Amino acid sequence: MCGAPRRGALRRADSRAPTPRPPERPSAMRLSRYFLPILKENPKEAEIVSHRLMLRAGMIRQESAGIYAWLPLGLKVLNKINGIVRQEQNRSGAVEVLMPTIQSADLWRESGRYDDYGKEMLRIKDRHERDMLYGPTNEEMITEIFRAYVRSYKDLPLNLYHIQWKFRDEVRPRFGVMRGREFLMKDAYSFDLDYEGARHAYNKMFVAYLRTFKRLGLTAIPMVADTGPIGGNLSHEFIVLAPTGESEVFSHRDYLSFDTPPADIDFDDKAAVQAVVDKWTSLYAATDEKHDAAAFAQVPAEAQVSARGIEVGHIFYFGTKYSAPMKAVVNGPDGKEHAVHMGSYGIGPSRLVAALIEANHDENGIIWPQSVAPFKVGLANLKVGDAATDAACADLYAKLGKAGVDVLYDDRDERPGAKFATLDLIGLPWQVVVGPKGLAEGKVEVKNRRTGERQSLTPEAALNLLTA
RNA sequence: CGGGGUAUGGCGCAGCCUGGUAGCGCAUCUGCUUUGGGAGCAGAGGGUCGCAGGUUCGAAUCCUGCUGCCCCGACCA
Repeated sequence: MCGAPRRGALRRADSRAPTPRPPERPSAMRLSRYFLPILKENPKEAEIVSHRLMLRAGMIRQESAGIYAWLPLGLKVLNKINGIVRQEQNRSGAVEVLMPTIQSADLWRESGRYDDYGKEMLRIKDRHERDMLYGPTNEEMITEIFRAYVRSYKDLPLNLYHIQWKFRDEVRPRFGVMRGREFLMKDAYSFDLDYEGARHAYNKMFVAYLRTFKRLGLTAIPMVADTGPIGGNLSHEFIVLAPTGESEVFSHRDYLSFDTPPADIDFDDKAAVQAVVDKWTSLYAATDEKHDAAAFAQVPAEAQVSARGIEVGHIFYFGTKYSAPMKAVVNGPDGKEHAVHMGSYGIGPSRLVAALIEANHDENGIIWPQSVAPFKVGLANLKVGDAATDAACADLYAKLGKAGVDVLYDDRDERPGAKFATLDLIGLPWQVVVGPKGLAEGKVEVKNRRTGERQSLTPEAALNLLTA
């Protein structure tokens, strides 16, 4: 499967360019001390580009069908995504919790889903022969937590979210982490006294999602989604367009250039939040399941986008589906008990890693958006052992680290070609190339991975550019 | 869950049809040379050929069963 690391990747290398690691920035790293098992050849099992590149860049290792270990580079990206998701959830007023992966079957019997959920649910027994399960989702558990404590409408609205591993025993997992069996999910659950409140809770998540995906460097379009037996129109899938996307989608082109709601939007201002939602649902956008060819035909031909897309988020309102059977009720101002109105809101960070690659790559490898890049800068020493390049790299490495820039220093004793190929593959936004030729003129080369633009700069100018 | 593939050293593959000492490229290790787009030469190590039965003097190769993984479809964040 996964190959041996490239020369020196595993080794605690002899430090030919001895630099104390900047203690204040643990994200600064020397490649000789890192664990980055790059593959030169394409693993045969990987069909789509994100899967291929994640394996080749040493981000993940398959342990079973649809089950992956996250290696250092992949984990860094995953954590950066989580960080942005978390910030935007918090900004919207949601509160983080963490629920277990293993749940008791009893909870699911209360909601009736223990029997309804098919073989996708991984069912297990503990040593006392009690029925347990590895959670495919957490509506029951969050409802149980809510009902244990909340009694009054005065404690509403409430939105609790968590970021946790889930397991769905898919018949055919595929496409790497895009459709794994085990996957990381951010799930938020909102509780409100009535539909009006739930509607605002939904809108808040809608806005938070627009901001989240934009910050991740993606353009996600909210599309009308199937609401199932609940009905209504309160369900949207957030879709990223990509040629390798799994579903066929139809959309108005203008969505691709809409403004993202600002960071300082007041989430308590119902009208303002509603206005954003109204705007982002004003034009046609639907997946093939909900596609209405007649309505799509009304869209001007030049504005019609018919493409493939990846679902990276899904929000929906489901009313009292769980609160009623599980008796999650609060006293309202009328003195009566009301089953709370709920919604749930998912984002798949592990899938997002793949989606980001699908949307950001070229023939040489990944091109990370800066917000999620595992490192901002790759520093390549083209002639390890040469006093001048070693010294120049050590100096740049220390200063970048001190300035708080995530930097990966390729200090391996490798040929230049191998270093260029590695840096292009792992897709760091900036490459700083330090070699004898440039140094003879007092210059280093700074390459932008996305544009390919190269500048020959003094080390000081390069530092200014990268720490700006 | 239906259909189709595949399994040989860390990775990618050949060998199987027609049974007879397990091979190639990359990677790894040692030495020398080399150093601005995945280096060259010389040497070295590493494989119960997915597992279990069977046929045979002899099985990676033929037969039977099982398992893992991949692909297409149906299903799904």
